Amino acid sequence: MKRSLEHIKYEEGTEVLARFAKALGHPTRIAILKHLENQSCCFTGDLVDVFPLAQSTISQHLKELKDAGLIQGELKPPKIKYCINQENWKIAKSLFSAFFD
Amino acid sequence: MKRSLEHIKYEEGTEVLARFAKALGHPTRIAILKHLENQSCCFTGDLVDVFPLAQSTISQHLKELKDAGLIQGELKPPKIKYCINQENWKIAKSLFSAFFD
DNA sequence: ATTTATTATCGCAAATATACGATTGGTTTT
DNA sequence: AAAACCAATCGTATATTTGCGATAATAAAT
Repeated sequence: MKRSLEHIKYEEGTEVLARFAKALGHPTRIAILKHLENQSCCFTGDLVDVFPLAQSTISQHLKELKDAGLIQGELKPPKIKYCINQENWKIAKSLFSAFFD
Repeated sequence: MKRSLEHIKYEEGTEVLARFAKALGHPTRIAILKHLENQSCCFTGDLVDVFPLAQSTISQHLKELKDAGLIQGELKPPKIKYCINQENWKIAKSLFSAFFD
């Protein structure tokens, strides 16, 4: 990509906000989060039934949401229960609402 | 990419929100928008001075923000004055705040 | 009409994202 | 121990994004 070698120094919060936004930048991930908001929690398998996507694809979207900190997984063998990460959700909420004035 | 051929049908607003989020999913674009919120408006050249990025790169980021509807450009020959698109900004604001409960 | 100033677009290269099937890794049940 | 279940990861293919320099486009000033 021929990146600028120097890392750009952004204002406080800019990169964090961009990271959250990026994770929200795909309709499937928005839909997953909406689903989690309704159900409070769910298993990967539930989502595979809801969306016409392969299990591996769903899993990948969940990983991105987890990496961004928006959800967390709890082991409920043999399943994994995913919930919204309330702490980071609050941070994201306040960053977005501050951003939009 | 081997996409699903069928287009997934999402809930109302999901794709619009994802589109806004995607446009916000890069720190430079967040920074540009923050700059526009402060200055109310600015020219491409101003941003080229602020960020250590090539003029073409800045222009491309502006294009994405414009395509997403978050900004608009007004011809002030030979410059172009960019401002936040207030209508869509309000829509984005309300979509995000509804999304975050 | 030429030059200057400003911004957009083109063409390229490299990184990332999206999707899938197949495989692997854990855990529970048999 | 073997089989079954569920989810993550691997490998692969393709699409998109990000970035740059070079070039084109547009309008103003000379």
